[in-house]
Amino acid sequence: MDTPVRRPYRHGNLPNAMRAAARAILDEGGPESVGLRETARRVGVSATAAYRHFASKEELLASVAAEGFRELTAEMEAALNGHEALKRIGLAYVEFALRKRGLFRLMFGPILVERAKYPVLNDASRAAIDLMRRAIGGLTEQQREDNAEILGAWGLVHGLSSLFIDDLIPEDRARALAEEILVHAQAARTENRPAA
Amino acid sequence: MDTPVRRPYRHGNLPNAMRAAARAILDEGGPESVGLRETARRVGVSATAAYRHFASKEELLASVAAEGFRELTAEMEAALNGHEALKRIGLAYVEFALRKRGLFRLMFGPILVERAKYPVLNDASRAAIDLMRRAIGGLTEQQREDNAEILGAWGLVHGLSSLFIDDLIPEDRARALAEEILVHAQAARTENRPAA
DNA sequence: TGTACATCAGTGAACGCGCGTTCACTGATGTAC
DNA sequence: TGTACATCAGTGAACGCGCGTTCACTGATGTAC
Repeated sequence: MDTPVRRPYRHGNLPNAMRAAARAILDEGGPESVGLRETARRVGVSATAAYRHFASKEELLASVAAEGFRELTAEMEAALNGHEALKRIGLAYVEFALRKRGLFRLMFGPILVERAKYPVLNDASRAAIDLMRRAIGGLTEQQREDNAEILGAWGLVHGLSSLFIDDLIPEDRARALAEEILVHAQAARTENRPAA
Repeated sequence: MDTPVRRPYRHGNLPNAMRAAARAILDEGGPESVGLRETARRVGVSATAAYRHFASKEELLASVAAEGFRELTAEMEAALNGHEALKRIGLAYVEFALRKRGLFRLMFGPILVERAKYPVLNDASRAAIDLMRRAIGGLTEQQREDNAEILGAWGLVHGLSSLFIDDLIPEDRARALAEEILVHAQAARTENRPAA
């Protein structure tokens, strides 16, 4: 093997390694159990090394959350084209929450109090929300700023996601249930449209 | 004044005082900032005194959460009778979250991992969920176990509540927005009913 | 091609902190006689 | 009505813990000459 036995002095990509380790902890114990020391420990680096790349623990968490929003955007984008876009985007959202529950909790929960404080995070979350807005606006072909429509759809998928990952609705049939509910909602919505 | 200057040796109702103090902290700093020591400090009692009444910090939190579910049930019950029950129960739910956000986060969040471990909590949360079930089932007058219907409605109000209190939807117009969305949803729902 | 040196990603020790919980205790209360 | 005593809700000191962050440092890297 040509890789050295001991880790080289310089890590190479500590920021990414820290984020990855933080995400692992996130999925094991939730947002509150992510510690800067513990994260560094997992990477195999001293706790102080992190301060070369992040000003504080909070900044590390913000950059992880931003990463999450970028991934959520990408996954929803993949569901954007084709028919039944609303249903498919909604399912992507729920799917994201189920697969990356710790990350989801960090992104939407009360851990990062001052979201606006971190531009990276701010931009990433805005992009995700704008995507939903465009998707739903495009679906109905009218009133792109129809807030009740957009927020209603967002509320629904967000609520389902939360109830699933916090074990208030048993998770075993989560995907099937979510699909059924979204079909229901979409049917009600489109039938209501022309009448109103 | 006939009340003694110094607090009497026995507090009188320490469990309730602890719960009240915990709830105050809950609304100031969120579920994770509730500490047994800090709670006791606020009540004006030594930290160890709490152990006469609660086996652990977690048991204190569980009893607070149970209290929350009982209150939520009561508030939804008050909205149960009369017309537009679904809309009014949904609004009661959102209203509860907005007024008691820390408590709401504790009740539905990932802090109390083993919900089933505490019978008081288990019973109280089950009662709240059953109420929603009955309310929604009663509204449609069919299929009382119509899961898509019930979970969809629950998901919607829960999601809206979460997005409001975690500041992802600006809170200033929260109540008006929630009402608009619920009216929308209910209209779509009832119009869809007879057709399908 | 070789050497001096600035850069900067790492290190370990130390800081002060608040936490949950255990311990041996103290002292007010209320009941039995 | 008075006294002995069991009960049990309080107390303060102490435990070990992990945390975020600061400090002075070390040593590998890569560039200028």
